[in-house]
Amino acid sequence: MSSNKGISNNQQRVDLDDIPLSQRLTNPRFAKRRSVRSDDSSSDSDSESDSSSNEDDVPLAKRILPIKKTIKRETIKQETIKQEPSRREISKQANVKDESDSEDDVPLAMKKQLKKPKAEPMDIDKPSKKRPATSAASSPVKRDKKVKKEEDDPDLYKWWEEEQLPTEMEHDDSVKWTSLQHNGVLFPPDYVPHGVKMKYDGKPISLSPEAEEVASFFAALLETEHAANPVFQKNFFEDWKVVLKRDPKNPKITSFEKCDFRPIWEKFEKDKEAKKLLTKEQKMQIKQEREKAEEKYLYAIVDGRKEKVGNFRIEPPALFRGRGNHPKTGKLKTRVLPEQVTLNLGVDAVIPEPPKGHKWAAVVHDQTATWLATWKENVNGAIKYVFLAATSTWKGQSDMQKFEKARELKKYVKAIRDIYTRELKDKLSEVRQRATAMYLIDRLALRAGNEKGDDEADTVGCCSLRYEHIQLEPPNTLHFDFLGKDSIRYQNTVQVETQVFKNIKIFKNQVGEGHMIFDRLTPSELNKYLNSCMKGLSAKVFRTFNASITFQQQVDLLTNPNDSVPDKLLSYNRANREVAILCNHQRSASKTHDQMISRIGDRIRALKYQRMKLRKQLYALDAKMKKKPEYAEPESDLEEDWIKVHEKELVQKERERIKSRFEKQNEKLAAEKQPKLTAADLKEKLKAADELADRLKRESKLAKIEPKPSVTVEKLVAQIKKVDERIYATKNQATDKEENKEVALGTSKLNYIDPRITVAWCRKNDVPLEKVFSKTLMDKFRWAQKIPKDWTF
DNA sequence: GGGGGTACTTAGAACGTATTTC
DNA sequence: GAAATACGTTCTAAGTACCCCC
Repeated sequence: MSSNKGISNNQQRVDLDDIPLSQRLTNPRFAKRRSVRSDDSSSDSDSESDSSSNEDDVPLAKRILPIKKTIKRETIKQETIKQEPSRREISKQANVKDESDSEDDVPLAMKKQLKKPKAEPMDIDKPSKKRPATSAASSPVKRDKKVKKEEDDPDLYKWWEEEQLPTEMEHDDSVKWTSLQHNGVLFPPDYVPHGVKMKYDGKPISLSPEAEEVASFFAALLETEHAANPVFQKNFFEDWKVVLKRDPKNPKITSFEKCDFRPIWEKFEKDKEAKKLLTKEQKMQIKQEREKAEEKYLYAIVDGRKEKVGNFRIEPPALFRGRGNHPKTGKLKTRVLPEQVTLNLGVDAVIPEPPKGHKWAAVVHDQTATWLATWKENVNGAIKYVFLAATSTWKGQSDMQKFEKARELKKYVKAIRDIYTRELKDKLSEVRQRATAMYLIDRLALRAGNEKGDDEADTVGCCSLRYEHIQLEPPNTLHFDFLGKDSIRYQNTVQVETQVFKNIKIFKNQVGEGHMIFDRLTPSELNKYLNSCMKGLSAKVFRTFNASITFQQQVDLLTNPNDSVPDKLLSYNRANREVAILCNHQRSASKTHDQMISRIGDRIRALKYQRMKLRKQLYALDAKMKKKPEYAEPESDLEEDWIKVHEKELVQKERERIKSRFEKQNEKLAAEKQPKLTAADLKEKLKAADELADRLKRESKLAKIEPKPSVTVEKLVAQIKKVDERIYATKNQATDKEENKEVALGTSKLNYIDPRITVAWCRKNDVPLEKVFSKTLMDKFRWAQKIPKDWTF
């Protein structure tokens, strides 16, 4: 069996050493097991799993669900849905029709069920205040008063204040809406040729607008890593050549190497500069024009409620920027025409006008879907959707359900862990693989790991981990090294249960290099099993659950109720960081990071220098102050050499300030047509800097500094306090930055940490929510903001 | 059971704007 | 006041999960 170089040494040691002595003694068949390649079911595990075998006959659900049977969703589901065609049937039927017969493309069954609201043209300024019609949101409410109170958005539907909150709606065929009206999608503007000629073989060439557009896509990326990527270059060039063939001038371009896109790149740089130089008014005007064009697409009316639309813009043509080693990176993503776009609208909704001379691909009325528009992208054949924004009722409810599902797991997780721990030793290899994978998903928050095609980047998750992605180090250490989602490297060394270590070793030996470790497990099977443990449970729920529970524990542990707000924020960010590390949310460290940290260090020292000077003044006014501990302490890291350099810099800066003020004065005088100041004047002014240098030199030798007459002890104490605070804040900032160097906190905050933990924490600790949630997050998590301060995940 | 399709969430990169620093 | 940097938002790629069909 082939084995990885790095592993081979370990491997030999593993063979004997990694097995606990007790097992080696009681397990005469251990050696035999390794020689069994495809079926190790007769291994030692049967003797080891004795304890579990008694329970094997008991259905799993019964074994682990003493607490609560999963949701009574069935009873909540609308009765009417039962007779309905499935989502797929609905869309299928609807899709074959073209927009011209919008009435007829609704399946008969659906038409009957729909209470037809009267057709009204889409007017986002007058959303009706009709109550929602779906069961999920149709409980009686007394919200009128509250709505009036709401100052920011009177149309905001506070679904979370309903008596009956929605339960599950994900991946079911339930009707999501009764009426749906929107204004379609916004297409990118037509291409306007710039006429700048790129060069081929050193000579300027003319291109058709279409060819120029594609060349410009590449030119725009000239200074990025994409343009340097050979795969990107190749894919771009191939697709561009196809476009060039259609060019009536038929330019002979056969070699990528001979192409010089720089003239176009330079043109874009110039445009950027010019854009920066626009006046405030010009910029404002552009903004207003853009907003006007977008206006009508911003909102949809769902069951009479105004809801914000998310990505109503059709993606403009571009070069596909695949992440990592994507085989299709650089390919041309072509312009999307209305003829490719299908709209989802209510039966009685007014169909938005397609752009002049065009038709929509279709108009459907799929009430089981939440998308407003869809089209297929040409590079990967991926389906793109227009959905409502994150602040919408649908997204908010779905978000809350996600966290509620994760909280539900809290009740089951002990039992699930007990079972998979037991099943690590199951006699069936499939079961052991499943248990081992569950262990990794639970403990390391790995993703499920669906299989991927050859036309995608080679990235993996738990179920698709291959031989080479885990190295074993006896007795129980695993070294993970693989590319996960977005080709982000997952590198982690963990000590695991001995049985997990043993299992991985066996699975690896069975498959060999290049093959999947869990060769008898797919995410689909795993999820099916998880669903039998707890309704709605899937691999990804573990990630949410572990992220949120980690955050809750960490933030509780790290927060000191007596701390200042900045300290509490530091604790908050630390807890956030723990989660980001768990989920492997990375960002590339900025190139200037080290520089930045050393600059913060300088800033701290400069503040300490300032504090030292203030203290010396304090001593001059009140000698007793020197005895007070808070003023007596010398600045610990202000070294003589540093002070000398710093003072030199201070003098230099003073000099520059004087010079620049002098120049400005002269400019002003020139403008007023008055005689300018002379070099002698400048020399005179610069004397102030020399005086400063002298003073600093003198003071450096003194233990006390005589302050200005107006200065009092109180004033100095207040100043010192201020400097102290600034030093403290700057130090915190430095710590935070250093610890945050390669960790991205945003993703976990946005997707994994239950916002209610944050809200409760802020309440409990008197920290304004705005300090931890940006405006977008505030809006997205409105639903979470009414919970009490003692709420826990 | 495996491949393809659909609908939705999650993710880092890129971009735009605000704030800080010089 | 300009340049540098930080921060927030937008964009769209890349996942998960489930369904259907053969």
